[in-house]
Amino acid sequence: MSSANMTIFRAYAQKSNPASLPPSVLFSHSETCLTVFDAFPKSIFHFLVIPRVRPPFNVYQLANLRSLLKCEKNCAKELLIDLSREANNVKKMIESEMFKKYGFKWEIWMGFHAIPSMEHLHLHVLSADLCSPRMKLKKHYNSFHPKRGFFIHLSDVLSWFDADPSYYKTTSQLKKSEYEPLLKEDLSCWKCDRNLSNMPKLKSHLQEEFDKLFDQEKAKVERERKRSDDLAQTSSSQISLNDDDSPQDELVRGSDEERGPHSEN
Amino acid sequence: MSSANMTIFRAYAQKSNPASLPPSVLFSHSETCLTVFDAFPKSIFHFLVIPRVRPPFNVYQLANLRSLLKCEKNCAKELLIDLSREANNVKKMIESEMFKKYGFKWEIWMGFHAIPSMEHLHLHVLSADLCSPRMKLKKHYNSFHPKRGFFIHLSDVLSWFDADPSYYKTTSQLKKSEYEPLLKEDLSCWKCDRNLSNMPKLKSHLQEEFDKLFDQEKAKVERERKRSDDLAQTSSSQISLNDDDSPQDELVRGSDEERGPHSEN
DNA sequence: TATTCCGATAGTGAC
DNA sequence: GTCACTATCGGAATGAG
Repeated sequence: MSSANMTIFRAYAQKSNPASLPPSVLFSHSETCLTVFDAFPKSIFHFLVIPRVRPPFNVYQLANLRSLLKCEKNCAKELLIDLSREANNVKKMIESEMFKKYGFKWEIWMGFHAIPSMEHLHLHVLSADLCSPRMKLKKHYNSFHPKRGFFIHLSDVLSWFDADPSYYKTTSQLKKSEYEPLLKEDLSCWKCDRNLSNMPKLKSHLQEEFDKLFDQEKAKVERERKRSDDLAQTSSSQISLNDDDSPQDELVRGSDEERGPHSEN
Repeated sequence: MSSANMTIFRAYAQKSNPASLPPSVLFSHSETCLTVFDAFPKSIFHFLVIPRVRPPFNVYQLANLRSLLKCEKNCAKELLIDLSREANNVKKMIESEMFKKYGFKWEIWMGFHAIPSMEHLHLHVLSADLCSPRMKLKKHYNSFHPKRGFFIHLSDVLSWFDADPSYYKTTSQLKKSEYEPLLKEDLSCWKCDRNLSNMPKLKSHLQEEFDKLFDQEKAKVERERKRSDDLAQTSSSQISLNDDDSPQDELVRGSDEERGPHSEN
C-alpha cells in the first residue's frame, strides 16, 4: 500500500508554499528545491535535497534517478546541477554544525539510492559516520556503504553525462536485479574494510571508528594549541588570539592536513 | 558437544538404583523400565517411559527406535510390549489425575518421535491436548501432531511386527530425510484440521478446543446429574447416591457415549 | 527432532 | 531499497571435577 506514505516527498515537492511545512520537516527551500531532515537519519547528520515539481518536468519524470535520466539529457543534467548546488550549501551548513558540536569536521557524502523505495527523487546528504540509532538493518547499512555500489555518489552521476553515450545508457538503467543483491552482501566497515558478522558488532565498530577519529582530531587541536603557545612565548609580548575554549579556528586551518602523531611542522 | 546432556535418559536407564533419582524426575520404575516426567511437557500430562539397559540389549541398541528395530525381531517386540505394559499403567494414572483435576478424562497418546534428538529410546505418553506453555515452536507441535507422521504411535509400531517382512524392513528404516521435513509443514489443528498461520494463533485455537471439550464434558455431567435427580424424584423415598460435587462416577459411566446437546436417552 | 540466547529473516500493516 | 511489529528461522552454546 502507499498509505504508509511512500509518496510523502512528492507531496512536499508539489507544495506551492514549502514554508508551510513544519520546521521539524523542512530545513530550507529555494525556487527549485527543498531540503528536509531525514526522518530516520542513518548518520549523525542526514538531510534530503528534493527537486520541486516544475517545468519541464512532471512528477513521473522526477519519480527517481532512473526516470530522470530518461529525460532529455541537458534538462536532467541541469536539474542535477541545481540539486548539487543546494546540496553543497547543506554540506557547508553541516560542516558548520560539526564544528559547533564536535569541534572538528569530517567527510560528507552526497548521493542517491540506486533503488529507492520512497517515491520522488531525493538526494541524500549525510555525514560519513553511519553512526545512528536508526541504523538497524543490514540493508540500511549497505544502502549507504560508499563503496558497495547501491549508494550512487552525485559526482559519479554527473560524470556519466560527460562519458560515452553508450556508457550513459548502460549506467542510467539502474536495474533492480543488479542493485538489489548488493543490500544482502556481508557487512564490512566502510572505513577500514574489516568484516563484521552482524549489525550489533558493526555498530560497535563504527562507533569505535568515530571515537578514534574524534580522539585524533582532538589531539590535532591540542598540538595546534601548543604550537600557538610556543609562538606566544617566543614573541613574549603577544597574547595568542586563540587562547580560548573554542578550537574551531584551529581546526579550520588545520583540518585538511594529515600529520603523524609527533609532527611539528 | 553432548554436554547439553542429550544423553541424560541413557544415564537414567543405566542407574542400578533408579529410586535415587529425584522425585521431580522419576515418576515410577520397574525391573525393566522407568517412567519420568517430561521436563518440558508439551501437553497437560506428559511422561516418558524409558527401557532400562539390560540383556540382551546394550546402550547402542537402545539408542532409539531405529536401532531397536534392527535387533532380533522377537527381542525388540518383547521390549516394546514391556514398554507398552508400563505405558498403559501410566495411562491409567493420567486418567485418574484427569478426573481428579478436571472432572473428566480425554484421549492419551503413546508413541515415539521418528527422529528423536535426545539419545536413548523414550516412549512419550501424553494427553491429547497439546496445551502447554512449553509448546513454543512449530517443530514442537508437528513432532506430536497425531496425524503428521513424525509422531509414531506405539500401536503402529507393534503392528509392523505382524505385517509383511518387507513392510517391516521399510517402515523400520526411519530415514531422517523422510521425517525431518514433516516438522516444517504448515500448522493445523490435530482435532479439527483447521490451518493456523502461526504458533500464537494455533495455541489460542488449541486452548479453545480444550475449553470446548471442557464445557461439553461439564454439560454431560450436568445432564447426568439431572437424570439422576429425576430418578430420585420418581422413586421419591430414595436419595441419589451421586448427590455430591464430585462428578467423576457420572463420567466414568457416561464418558464413552456421544450425545447431542438435547439428548435425553 | 533437548533448551535458550541472539540475531537475521520474512510478512503484515500502516495514515 | 519506508518503519514497526510479530513471528519465524538459523546458528551456537549449553556442562563440567
